[in-house]
Order: sequence, then C-alpha cells, then structure tokens
Amino acid sequence: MQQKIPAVTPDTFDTSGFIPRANSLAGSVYEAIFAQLMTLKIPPGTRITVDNLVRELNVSQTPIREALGRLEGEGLVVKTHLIGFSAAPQITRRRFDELYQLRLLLEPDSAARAAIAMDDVKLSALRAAAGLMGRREGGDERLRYSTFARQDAMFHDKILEIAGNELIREALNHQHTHFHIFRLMFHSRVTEEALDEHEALLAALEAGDGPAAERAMRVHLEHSRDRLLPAFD
Amino acid sequence: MQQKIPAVTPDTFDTSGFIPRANSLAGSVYEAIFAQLMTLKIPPGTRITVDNLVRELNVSQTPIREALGRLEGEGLVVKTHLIGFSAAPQITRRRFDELYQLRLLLEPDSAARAAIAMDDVKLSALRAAAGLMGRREGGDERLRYSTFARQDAMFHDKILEIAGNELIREALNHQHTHFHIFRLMFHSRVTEEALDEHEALLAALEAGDGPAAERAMRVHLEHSRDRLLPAFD
DNA sequence: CAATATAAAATCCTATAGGATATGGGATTG
DNA sequence: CAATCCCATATCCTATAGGATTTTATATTG
Repeated sequence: MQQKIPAVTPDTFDTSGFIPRANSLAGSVYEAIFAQLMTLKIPPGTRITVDNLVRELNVSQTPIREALGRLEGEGLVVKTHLIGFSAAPQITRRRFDELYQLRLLLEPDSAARAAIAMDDVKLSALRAAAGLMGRREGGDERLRYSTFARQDAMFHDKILEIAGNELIREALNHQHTHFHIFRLMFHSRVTEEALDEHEALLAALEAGDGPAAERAMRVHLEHSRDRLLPAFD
Repeated sequence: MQQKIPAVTPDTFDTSGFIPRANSLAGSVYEAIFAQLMTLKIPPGTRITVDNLVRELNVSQTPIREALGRLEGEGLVVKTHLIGFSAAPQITRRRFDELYQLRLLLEPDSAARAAIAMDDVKLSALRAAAGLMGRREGGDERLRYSTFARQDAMFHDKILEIAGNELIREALNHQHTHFHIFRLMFHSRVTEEALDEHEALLAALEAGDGPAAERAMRVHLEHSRDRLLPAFD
C-alpha cells in the first residue's frame, strides 16, 4: 500500500457527525480504476487483471475485488466467472440512440421544472457552472476537451439538481452519460458549439420560462446527439 | 461451502460457447443476499455483518465482500468505512414520488412504442405474462402478493422489452422499482385492482393504438401510486 | 440511579496463501 | 506451412489469518 493509491482524503464527512472519515482502500481503488476507465487507460472491452492491479496499485487482491464488484454493479465493468473482469464495451450506436432517447424524455422535462424553481441563488450557481465552460483553458486539445466534458456534465447535473427530482438525477448519472460520451470523443477533435446552446438554455432558465427551457434543452440534446454521431462512422 | 448457498446452476450459458458455466460463489452469495433484502429478512437500514454471513452461508469473507460491493454499486446496500454495510433504507415518501414521476415520464412512452411494435408473437408473450397474474394461487396472502408482485414486474418489463429501448428498460430495472414496492407492501393487505387496469392496457396494446396505450399506462401508474400511498401513513 | 471509564467481544478490513482454471508459447506432427 | 498437443506461466477464486476499529458489557464513581 503505497503512493499509487490516491492520498487519504479526510474531507469525506461521515453521515453521523462532523469528524472526517478517511477513505477506505477499496474506495480508493474504486476511484483509481474508474479514472483508468474514464481516461481509456483501460480501453473498452479489455481485460482487467486483478494481479496486475495488485502490482500497479500496491494493494492486496481483496480491496481490488471489492472495488471491481462495485463497478460491476454500476455496469462499468463486466465479470465472467473464471475469466475475470473486463471493461464494459464501447457504447454502440444502438445504445447511444437509446441513451439520447432517454435523455430526451427526461432532461427537457427537468429543464422546465428547473425554470419554474429558479431563484437568484440557483441561477448564480448555474451561471458559475456555465461560465467555467466558456473559459478557454491552456494546454493541449485533449485536456481542453477533458475539462469541457467534465464541466458540461456539471452544468447538466446542476440543472437536474435544481429540477428537484434526485432519483431522476441519479438515474441519469447512473447511465454514466458523460462518461460514455467522453470516451467516445476522447480521440476526436470536437467543436464547442454547445456553448451557444447553453446560453439559450440559460436565458430560458433565467426567465423562469418552463416551456422555453424545455424547448432549449430538447434542441441542445438533439444537436449534441448529431454532433456525436460521426464518432460511429 | 455447503448447502446454504443455492445449488450450482449449470443452466447459465457463457457468452462464448455452448458449455454451461457454473455460477461463481460470489454470484451465488449476491443472489442469496438479494433474496434476503427482498423478503425483508434483512430489513431496510439494518447492518449486514460480513462475519454473520460467513457463518450463515458457510463461505469465506472474500466472495461476501465482493457480492456486497456489487450490491453497493446497485444501490441496494450502503457501505460506511469501518462500520460496514447496511441495507439501503426504506424508500421514503419523497423518493416514492420521484420514482413515480420517473415512471410516468418513461413508461407511457414505452407503452406507446410497444403498441406500435406489437405483433402476434409479442402479444402472446404479453398475454401469457398478464394471464399468470390473474391466476389465483393458493397459499397464504403474503405468498399471493409475492407472486403477484413478481408477475406484475414481469408484465411491465415485458412491455418495456417490446418497446425496444434496452437502456430505458435497464434504467428502470436499476431503480428496482418492484423491489421497493414489494418491500413497501410486504406487511400490507393489498388489493389487486391492477388487473382491470392491465386488461385495459392490454387491449390498447393489442389494438396497436399508441396513444391509447400511453393513456392506459398513465392511468395505471397513477392508480398504482395512489394505492400505495397509504403505506406512508 | 445516571454517567463515565474500562475491558472484552465482535466486526471491519486487508494481506497472504494455495488450489483450480485459463492462456500463451514452444514442440511435434502431417 | 498449418494444425494440434503439451507444458509452463499467469490469473482466478476462495480460504485463512491477523491487526485495527467499533460495539457491547461490566465496573466504578458521584
């Protein structure tokens, strides 16, 4: 157990009081594997070898198996008995279409609800999330997309939070939408037209205009889908 | 490793060929714990003790921790570092409302899609699922509800399957809707008015009438929600 | 009696070990 | 040369062990 595992993060508060509770090894291993999946260090469909992780992360098999079990439960990893674990496969075109169908059913409705629930505090938080995305960070293009993708996810998540249905928010998060999209686009040049669409969405949310917010979200998702489709060619 | 774990089930086919692949211990443990959660043998919110399961299931800690990790990933179990695992809490009224909001966004649309996709084979499978539910099995009332709830779940799931969006189907299944509802009602007398609503739904589906199927599903879900609400009093 | 302190027991968490199974490389055969 | 076989190695899977932490029971104090 050494430096390969992220440092203990004592800012994780336990739910029963005010004393920070250190992260477990299994928890840290989960995060490390998740990061490797996200950055395609473990490519889609490839084997995840427990013994390799033991060597790489310098921990025993036990927390690794537990973390992989959790990732299995989340659908990010697939397990076959006696063969082991592998990364869930790359999202297929079919799956992508289904995902956007789900998003189109849930997110416009949530945008409308968020518009109705909008107030100054929430709007300011939302603007902060949107503002982060507009900022052009330095560094290479992939890092910029990485940042953009993470902040795009935060922006959408903030709208879901304001909409007020935690279960729907979690259901969407569970699909790891942004995870899949990020991996899909990881090797691509990407255009950031989303920013204009976000502005239109923000304006509707700011105005507390439910139907307009719903329309803006629908348009944004349809364009987002269409922008991503070439990745399947 | 003894009789407490379900017998090896060689009817699990591996994806790469035709030779049955036995279930892993971790897999069997997962199923055993899931069953205990479902039947409230492990009540909502209570501690799940690894060492107790070791004794009860007569397997070592390793597959138990892995199975619990998977259940954690599925949200059915909560883990706190150094304290251990516990069953996810009973669904709250808030959560229940959110769940029905999700269902009302997704299932009527799916019913409409299923109506459009309907053919004789699918209809026959759906009727079989509905027919099972109408049958009054013997045994005590709770067993009858248990059977009803399982078959209700299968009926709804069959509609989702016919609708053709596997991701939405999985997203709804991931919420373990019927699991939660089942647990909620486990100690209650229940009325089986759902059957009439199912008949109306079936008629619309049979007729290939998308809008009617959507309406019938919406009505059914609203009534289902209202029937279940007293459980929170 | 209630509150506090202490000790014992239970449990959590992880490392290690070892048998079973799968995989990959080299040798052999046709 | 391709196909098959055999063996060594790697990996999977689970059991066991032991130190750390939490929980529970008991003793002590005011």
